[in-house]
Parts: sequence; structure tokens; C-alpha cells
Amino acid sequence: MLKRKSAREDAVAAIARVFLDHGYEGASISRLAEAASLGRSSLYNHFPEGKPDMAASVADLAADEFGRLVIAPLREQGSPAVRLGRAIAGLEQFYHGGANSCLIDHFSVPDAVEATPGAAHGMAEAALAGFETLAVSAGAKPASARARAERALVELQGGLIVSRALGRKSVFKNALARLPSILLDLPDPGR
Amino acid sequence: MLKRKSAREDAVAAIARVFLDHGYEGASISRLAEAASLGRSSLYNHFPEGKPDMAASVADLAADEFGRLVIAPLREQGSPAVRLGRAIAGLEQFYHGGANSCLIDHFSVPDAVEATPGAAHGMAEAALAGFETLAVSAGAKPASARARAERALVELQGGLIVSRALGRKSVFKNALARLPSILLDLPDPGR
DNA sequence: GTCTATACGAAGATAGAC
DNA sequence: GTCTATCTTCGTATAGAC
Repeated sequence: MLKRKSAREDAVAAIARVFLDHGYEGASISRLAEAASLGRSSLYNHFPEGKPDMAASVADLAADEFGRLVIAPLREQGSPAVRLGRAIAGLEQFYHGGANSCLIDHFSVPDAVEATPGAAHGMAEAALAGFETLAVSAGAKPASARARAERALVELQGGLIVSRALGRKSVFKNALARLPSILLDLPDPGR
Repeated sequence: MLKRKSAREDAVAAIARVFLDHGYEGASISRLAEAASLGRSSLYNHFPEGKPDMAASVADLAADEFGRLVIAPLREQGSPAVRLGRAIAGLEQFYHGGANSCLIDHFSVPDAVEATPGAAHGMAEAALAGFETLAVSAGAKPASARARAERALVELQGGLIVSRALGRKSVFKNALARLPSILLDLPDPGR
């Protein structure tokens, strides 16, 4: 089921980078239009509800991509370690090795929450659920799996923030490298 | 050496919350003025250079407070565990138990970086240096201490982000609770 | 120091020509 | 679908009265 990209989908992909780089408030219509190689007005043909519409579309795209690159591999066949390895490769791609900042963060400010209610919350919960599933299938008990998933998500988000603040992608890479021990290493496997 | 708070210092404390809640771009002069209980114009008496001036002042205040509440306790007398305990109490206070988002994050977007160059970077480095010192005095070797400090900062920032996105302060509290094992537990103490 | 008034451009959005 | 033109509101900033 290959679907040809619509013009709107092209626009969403183009403007996503602006929200990523500048945050919701910093993503002005002018910047968005320039990124999409369109006039300001032309954007409103693709997004009749204006900026909230654009932000919601970007959030949807990000959720889709995250699902495809990270969540799906976690639920595929293979040992937990192999599945996590594929998800980590997906994370590197999704975040461009730490160069991307995360929408969860940018979409958590009040004005963005008002425009796209539940977007940040939903992305965070989706990631949490994916990691939790992996931890369970690695043998963790429910409560432990939940805690491990939370730690993994914290590690990921923190890695992105600190990486960007310090201008060192290695921080994000190091965070990725810690995921296996967080999600897979069970201190008392037999318990 | 008790110094009376100047009117300007009052204003800085008041507007800090706006930058914290809304980010650099979302902190409009109107919002800042309202938070400071002043007219828009009056703000320019205290901050002649306008918004960048305000942002820089807030960054300075945050750095001072962080130094006082978190870094200083790390360097005081007492065992490493006791010092970290005091720093963690300081962190709870500084971040209001996870209710605050961090300036490091908000000041890392391009427009904020342009307005207050080096602010985000400096705050991150200061935290890193403080944690590193503690790890060293707990017996970690230089390279290990550096890595541990980085992990601690990642944990902190990630905890704040995820806490805010999910609306659960427990995420931040859990992150704080992991700091001792990150900074103090040395797997091979004799090595 | 704080206010009112004001200027000026940017941001968000719409109408209508092509 | 995209453009030009236009509108309104907001954001930033200054001048000057009190």
C-alpha cells in the first residue's frame, strides 16, 4: 500500500523542522511559509485552521514516524535485546543523532498545549507504553517495567536537552547507550 | 552582608516565572509587565536594553540561585552523601518539586541564544562541574566522575521535561531519588 | 519611577485576482 | 493552489507628562 505524498504532506514535513528548531511560539507563519517554499497565504489552503492546524499536523507526523521507527521495532520479532537495538537505531534516525530537539518539550508550553491539546502528553505516553512492553517481554514485573520505561524516557529527553545546551551530540549518544541496561538488565531475574 | 532587594531585583524575580512558563519567545512584554505589576513602559526603566536585557537578568538570577541552593551545598563540609542530600533538597526547592521547567531548555532555542549568548551553555556547565566535584570527592576517577555528572544532569533535565509533559511530578521526584546511586555508588571502590 | 500616548513593524488571518 | 493586497491585533520600543 504505497501512497504518493500529497502536497500537504510535503508541507507538513517541511514545516516540522521549524517547530522543532524554534518551538511553537517561535514558529511564525513567515518562517513556516519560507520553509515550505510558499507564500504566507498559501499555507492556509493546506491548513485552514491556521497555526494550530499546522502544529497538530506536525504532531501527527511525529507520532507516526516515532511509531514506525521506534515503537514498531520494539514489538516485532526477535529477542528483547535485538528489538531494542533496532529501536535505538530508529531513535538515532528520528532525532538525527541528537541534532533534533523533541516536540514533547516544545509542545508542553501553555500556548502550544492550548493549540494542540494532548499532543505532548500523547507522544510521551506512547513512548512510555512502547518501552514498558519491551521491559515486560524481557521479564520485568509490571511495576518494574513501568519504572524502567519512565527512566528510559527521562534519559532520552534529558539527553536531547543537555546535548543541545552543551552542543555535544555525544551526550545523546551516551544516553542511548544506557537504554539496554535500563530496560533489559534485571537485577533479580528469577524473582 | 545583607543587601536590601532593589526594585529591579523584585522585577527580575517576578518576570522569571514568565520566562520559565512560556519560554523566551512566549514571554511577551505584556506578560512580563503584568507579572511585574508594572506598565509595559516601566519595564524599560529597569531593563534599558529591552527583552534581551530581561532574559539575561533572569539567567543571572537563576545561575545565582542554582549556585546557592545546589552547587554550594555540594562543596560544603560533610560526607558526599550528606552534601548530595542537601543539594537534592536545594533542587526540589529550585524546581519547586518539578513544577518549574528549566531555563537551560528554554534558553537553548535560537532566538534566546541570540539574545543571551552562552546562558544555557553556562548553566549546564556549572551544574556539570558541581556534580563532577562531588563524584570526585566520593572517590570516582576523573573520567568516571565526568560521566556520572553528565548522567546526573541528563536525569534532572529529562525528569523535568517528562514531568511536565505527563503532568506528574512523581517523575521528577523519582529522578532526584536516582541521583545518589548515579553520583555516589562506585561499582569498584578499590580500583 | 511610573504612567499615557504613540509609533512601527511583525504576526495571524482573510479576500479575491489569476 | 498560489499569489498580492489588505486587515487587525499584538509585540517591541520610545517620548514625554506627572
